[in-house]
Order: sequence, then C-alpha cells, then structure tokens
Amino acid sequence: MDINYQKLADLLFPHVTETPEACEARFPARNLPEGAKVTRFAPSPTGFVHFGGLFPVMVGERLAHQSGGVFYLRIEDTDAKREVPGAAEGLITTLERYGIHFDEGAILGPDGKVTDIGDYGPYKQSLRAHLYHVFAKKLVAEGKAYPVFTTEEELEALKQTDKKAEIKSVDWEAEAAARRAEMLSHREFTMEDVEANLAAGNPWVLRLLSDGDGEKKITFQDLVRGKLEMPVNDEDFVLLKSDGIPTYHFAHAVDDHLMGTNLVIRGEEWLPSLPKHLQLFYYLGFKAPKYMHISQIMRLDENGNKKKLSKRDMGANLDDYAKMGYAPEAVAEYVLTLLNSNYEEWRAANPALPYTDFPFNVKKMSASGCLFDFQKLNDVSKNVLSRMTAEEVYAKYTAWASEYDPEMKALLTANPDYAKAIFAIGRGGKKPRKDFTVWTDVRPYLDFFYDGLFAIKDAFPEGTDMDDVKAAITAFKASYDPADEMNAWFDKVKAIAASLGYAADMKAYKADPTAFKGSVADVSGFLRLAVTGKLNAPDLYTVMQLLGRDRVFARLDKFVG
RNA sequence: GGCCCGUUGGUCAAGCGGUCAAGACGCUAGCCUCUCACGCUGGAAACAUGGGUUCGAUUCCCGUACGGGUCACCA
Repeated sequence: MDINYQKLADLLFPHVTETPEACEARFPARNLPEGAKVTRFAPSPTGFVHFGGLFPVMVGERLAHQSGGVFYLRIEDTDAKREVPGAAEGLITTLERYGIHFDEGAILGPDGKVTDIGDYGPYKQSLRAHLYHVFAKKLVAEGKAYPVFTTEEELEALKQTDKKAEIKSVDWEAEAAARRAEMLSHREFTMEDVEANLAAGNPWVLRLLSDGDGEKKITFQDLVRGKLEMPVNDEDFVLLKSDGIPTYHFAHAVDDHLMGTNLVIRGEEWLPSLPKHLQLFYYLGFKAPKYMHISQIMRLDENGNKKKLSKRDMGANLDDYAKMGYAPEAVAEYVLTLLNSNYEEWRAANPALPYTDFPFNVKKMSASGCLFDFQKLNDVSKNVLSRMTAEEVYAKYTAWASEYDPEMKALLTANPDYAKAIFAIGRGGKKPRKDFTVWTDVRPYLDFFYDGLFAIKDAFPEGTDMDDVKAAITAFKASYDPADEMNAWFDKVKAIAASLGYAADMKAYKADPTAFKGSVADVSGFLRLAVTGKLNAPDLYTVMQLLGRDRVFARLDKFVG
C-alpha cells in the first residue's frame, strides 16, 4: 500500500485550513497556581442527572476549588440519536439546586437555553466539529488514521442494530477474530478507492491506525487505584463517525487537551478504554491528564446481587430526592460520607462548618463499589436538618413546599414568625431535636399548630378513665396561667396528677406502680392529646405558649364542654 | 469467553507485618425523660478461600471462588 498521507488528509478534510499549532495557540495554557486542578463534569444530555453522577461531580468540584483550580461543565452531545431535548438545560438546573458551582462552561442563558461562559469554548461538543477536524486531519497526514467507507444502506442497518442485545448472545472468540480480520482488511486501500468513494458521496468514518501490540502491557497510575496494567490498544477504533462528529474517545483527547484539563474524574466503566485514550494522547502529541476512576454505586436486586443503580431504580434520578423531600445538602453530605471515609469524623468535630471547608482527600477514597443505603442517607439527612437554624429550615422548607405542598407553604408564609417559632422548638442547642428526615415529615409533625389541620389523631391508651381526663382538664384550665415559667407550669400539672391519685413523681411511680392510678406522664398525656391530637409531641409547655391560651382552651373545651 | 477492577460485621468503613480488628448506620438491652425527638451506657455482628513469603499475616505474592465493569459509527 502506497499512500500519500498528506494528499489523503487534504482529500478527506478539504475545508480544514487551520493548523494544529494555530489551533492550540487559540487556547493557551491556563495561568493557575502550582498544583491547581482543572477538572470537569462532562455529561451527555440523554436524560436526568443520575445519582451516581453526583460522585464525580462532587470530587471534581472539591478538588478543583480546593486547589485554586477550575471546574467546568462540558456537554457531550456527540450522539444525536440518544440526545433528549431539554436534557442539557435540565441537568444544569438540577446541579444548580445542589449548589454545584461551575467556573466556566455551559450555562443557562437568559433565554433558558444553553450558552457558554469561559475562554476555552465552545463547551458543547456538537459545536466543536471544526476543532476535531483539525486534529483528525493531522493524524491522517501523519499516517495515524484512515477512512473506512460504507454505503448508506450499511450505515442504516448499523443504526438499527441493538448493540447491547447483540453482544450478549455472541460467540466471543469467533467475533473477536472476525473483527480483527475486518479491521485489517480496511487498512488496505488505494488513493483511487478513496477518490472514487468520495466522488460517489459514500459516507465514511475515520479510524485510528493503531500500531499498538496487544501482547504488550501498558502501565499507568490511577489516583484511587494506584498502579494498573493493561494490554496496549491494538484496535483501530473509530475517531470520527460518518456524520463527522467524534466518538467519545477522540473528543475526550481533543477537548481535555485544548481545555487544559489536568485531572479527569469519571466512572470506572471507562477504565477498559483507558489504553485507547493514552494511545490517542500519545499519537496527538498531547500530554495526558491524570486519571481518577470512581467506583459505581450499586443496589441490591431481588436475588441479593449487587447491580448498578440503573435509571429505573428509586433514587437514581437526582430530582427524585426533591420529590421524596430530601434537602440537596443532605444528599450531598451523604455522597461525601461515601466518598471520603473520614468525612463523618470531620463533620462530628465541626458541626457548624459548611462542607466546603472539609479537606477532601484523594487518599481516603475507596476503590470498591458501595451499596446505596437509604437508612444511612436518612441518618445523614436528619442530622443535616437538625443543624439548621429555624430561619434556614423555614426558608428551605417553604421553598420545597411551594412546589410539593402548596397548602403548607400558604399556611406557613401567612405568618412567618409563628412558623419560625414552631421550627425553633428544641433547635439550636447541643442536643437539637431531630424530628425531620425529609421535608414531608414536617406536615404531620406540626399540623396541630394550625387550626385548619388540627384533628384528634391518636386515641387514649386502653383503660383510660375518661372521668379522670375530664377532671384533669377542668383542673388544668382553672390553674393555667400563660405567664407561668415552665417549672411553675409543670408543678401545677403535677399537683393535678397528685389530686387525682396519679403519681406526681416518676421515680415514686416506677418504684411502685401499683400504688397509683397512673403517673403524671398519663396526666400530661391527657392534656397532650386534647391539645395536639397526638400522644407524641414536643414539649407541651412550649406548645401551649405558641398556641396561646384561647386556642388551648378551645381544644380542651371539646373534652369537658 | 477475553481483558480489567474489587472482596474486613447486614450496610459504609478504619487498618497499611505483631491491634482484645476502630468508628458510623441499622438491630438490640438498659438509663435519662411529662410523651415524643434527642442524649448516654452496654450487646450481638467481620478480615471470601487455598497455598506460599515470614518468627509472625486482615495486611505482601500466586491460585481459586464470588461480585462488578467492559468488549459499538453510546457515552
């Protein structure tokens, strides 16, 4: 085979006039402090943001910002078939809700459409065709890539095949041999073939001409896995698809080089194609970035096996968490606990600091995948919410409620001070109450503070003497003074208990329960049920203070009236 | 099937050749307490497996098993 590669390059890319050097000059090295990390999140706009996607996002964001570097967003829309309209916009909005800040890249413009900010754009791959072609042409001119022509019919057939299904039922050995033979056969062509195909308008793809020896191994460092060894790539994989748009591999090399990424953080599913990427960087003359491959989050299936958290699973879609009532901060903090094993320790020592103060440590990352655990998420969430001030809870809850519980939102915002006072119960001290795991817990917890929502939900315990209930309520009304301090108030309740034959002192009651009809706990229970409708509620004294004498009496009267 | 990654209690995990093998969640016994929510003190519960190396392996090496990923003109 005798090919003039420069001529081939000109034939294939007649429109490309810019040299690779000129192109690179347009994107000069970033001026950043020593050690600064440039990372990115590079999703394809094929749907919602996956919960697992939050892992590389958080790591990239932390590592970049912690080091004085840059974190940017690139939209990888190179697969027109799978692109979902509006997905890019949706994913930007979701990430925004999670407080993820991008320094540059794709952002939402004033018209609600994706646009760019930053000097290394465009940040949407579909807008970067000319850049890829500059480097594709270079590879062809150097004899490192070549075209493979197909007919329209073959292309159409290709698009119809379901690769996933096909791969499962394959004779692997035969398939590999056939692929190998086919690959090699495409390497044989003449300039006349190319000219004829081009003249006929036949579509073509550009493949890398790999001189890699598959028998040899390549070693490299992964930031979480350490030293790894893999076979050198010997596959002429596709660089440019027949529509002229690059595959992930090629786009990755060109983009991350031009955009100055120095640390690529991605899911471990990319590990097997790393030899391809390293080879590409080498052929292109680019310095390869550092890599970090993050393990997948799994779930347990019906058979007790670990499975990748898939699209259909509960909790896969980040937006689901808002529906379930989780605060984004809680989800983010849960992710951090999984990402860095010493995060919880740090959090316990620094309850008041924002998570961005946590010194994120690559060494503390685990190489093994983990199971999604709702119980742990709930615990983290409960703690996150308990640390918030009443003011914060009010703001965040009402914001959530405006979308998911408009009635509550209307009720609370009608009297913000009252609502905040309710949220302030048991909050702020060393041992704050932890009543809420998710925002949906708020409504049943505080419904009785609103007359429209109040109802008797629980029943008196079995064997309760209703005469005692009435007597206790009557006596309580007679002695109640809103001006009382908590102790004075409680002393009155104790006195009532004693007068009815109930133990005023719990210790005495526990020492000999048979000596009393019940205890002051029972008597408080009578009042609590009448006033809150429930057997369980926060401190009754405070509840009454908030409700006010009139509303308390109105509720008590239902039992003695 | 080839290649690759992983494997400490139910879950997430400390550990980095000598530990009674941390801690958190969950479970559980009890204490505290006017109920609840907290908080506190306990408890049950783990190094997948077989070979090496070593005075000594959870820790290092090899094999096996199991789990996961990947093998597209998808990312």
